[in-house]
Amino acid sequence: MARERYHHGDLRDALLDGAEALVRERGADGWSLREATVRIGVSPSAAYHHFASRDVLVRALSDRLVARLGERMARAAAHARGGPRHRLVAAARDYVRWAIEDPAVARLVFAAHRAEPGDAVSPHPHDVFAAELDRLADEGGLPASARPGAEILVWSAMHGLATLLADGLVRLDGPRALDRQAERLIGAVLTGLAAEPEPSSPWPLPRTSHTERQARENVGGPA
Amino acid sequence: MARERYHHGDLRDALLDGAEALVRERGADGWSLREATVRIGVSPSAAYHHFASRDVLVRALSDRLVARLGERMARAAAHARGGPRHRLVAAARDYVRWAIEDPAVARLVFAAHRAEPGDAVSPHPHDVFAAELDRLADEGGLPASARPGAEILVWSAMHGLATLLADGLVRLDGPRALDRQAERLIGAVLTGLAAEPEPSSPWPLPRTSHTERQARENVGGPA
DNA sequence: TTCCAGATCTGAACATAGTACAGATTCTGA
DNA sequence: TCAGAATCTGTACTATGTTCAGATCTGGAA
Repeated sequence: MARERYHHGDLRDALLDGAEALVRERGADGWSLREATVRIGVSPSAAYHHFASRDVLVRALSDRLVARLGERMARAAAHARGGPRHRLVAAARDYVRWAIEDPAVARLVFAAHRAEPGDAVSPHPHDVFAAELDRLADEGGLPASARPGAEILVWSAMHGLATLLADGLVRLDGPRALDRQAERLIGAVLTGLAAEPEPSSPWPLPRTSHTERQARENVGGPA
Repeated sequence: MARERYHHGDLRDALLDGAEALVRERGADGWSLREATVRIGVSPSAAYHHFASRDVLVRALSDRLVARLGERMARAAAHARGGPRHRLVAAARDYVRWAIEDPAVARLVFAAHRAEPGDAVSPHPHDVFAAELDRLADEGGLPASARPGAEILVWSAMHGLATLLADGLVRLDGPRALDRQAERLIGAVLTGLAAEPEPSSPWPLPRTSHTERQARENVGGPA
């Protein structure tokens, strides 16, 4: 890459692209800011006109990657044939597939993805799960009483499998087995949630009332 | 801590202790090898007589912490009152509790814990889940057909919740809500697994036989 | 006890990384 | 056209991981 002009023109995106490529080549931790700038043909300090620090760069890259994941999940759901449950299964399966397709990228994302204000990732995987669960509940595939907070449990389950796979702590031989386990997991969670006993009882429960419980079990989304 | 003797005596453990303390103080990434050695009152290079690199130190620390987690999970299961399902729920709940009790430590462990030979962590959380699932299956709480690979799904589910909590991507207000969600998740997975359709059919299935499927769905444990 | 091989620790040094800052270069808008 | 803002360079500073030669201690054999 030659640099004819003094100004790069779109250094911010170039840095994100370069960092992403380096992550794929050298792993989530095997690259440096300097290396990214050198490869682009720019001095190391140039990066600081676009990102306050290396961490900010990583966060921005992570956000971009998470948004892409959200997009492909939504696409997978939209292309799924069958009812709303099939849509949700497709999205969940895709979350896991994404993690093993490029473990280094997944590791970067999972490591960088702490809660911080300004997480304007759209569509966030969490939201995709939530939307599909809403649809499932609307169409009767999930009792309304089981819906609140379900997206967190679904997200957790798939996130755990994805993480363990990306970290190499669990190995599945081939995409066949991977899809199978992902489907098994999301299937079990959905079936189990649907089988939950109705929490609302006509008589006030001995210890805590339903409304009290609702208030205490406040559940928050991402970031 | 004064160092009267030239030889520390147990520098290896002191380094692990020091690093662990620093992780708790400054976060999973906010500490340095040098700082740990300085605090102990030893030169930076001394560490290299006990660990080949900083990464190896971190790995060793992580192994120690994971083993402790396994121990407390086993203890939680042992102290649980009720049937084998209650034991498993107690262990699963404990996994999640551990993660929010010290998120920095959990983050270090989850980040350092890649697959590597020499992972002689005992008892590994994976193994605790597997043992409790065996017990549950033995006592009829889980169909034998659902048992194979179940420990991975259970581990995944709880690992995901623990990770999202430690990373701050999901917030639950108070230990009450946390226990509730952890129990909900493990409960849903177990109920869902128990409800799986029997895979073994008296007539050979059209596409693939049961044994073929078993062979293809090979499932591996940790590391 | 004596003494040496090996384990352990120090001190100085190196390479690299992230980062700050002053100044050069280019772009933008009035 | 031109000034101010944005962008980029060059240099330098600091901290960190790491190496290595040599100092210091320890355990066991003679």
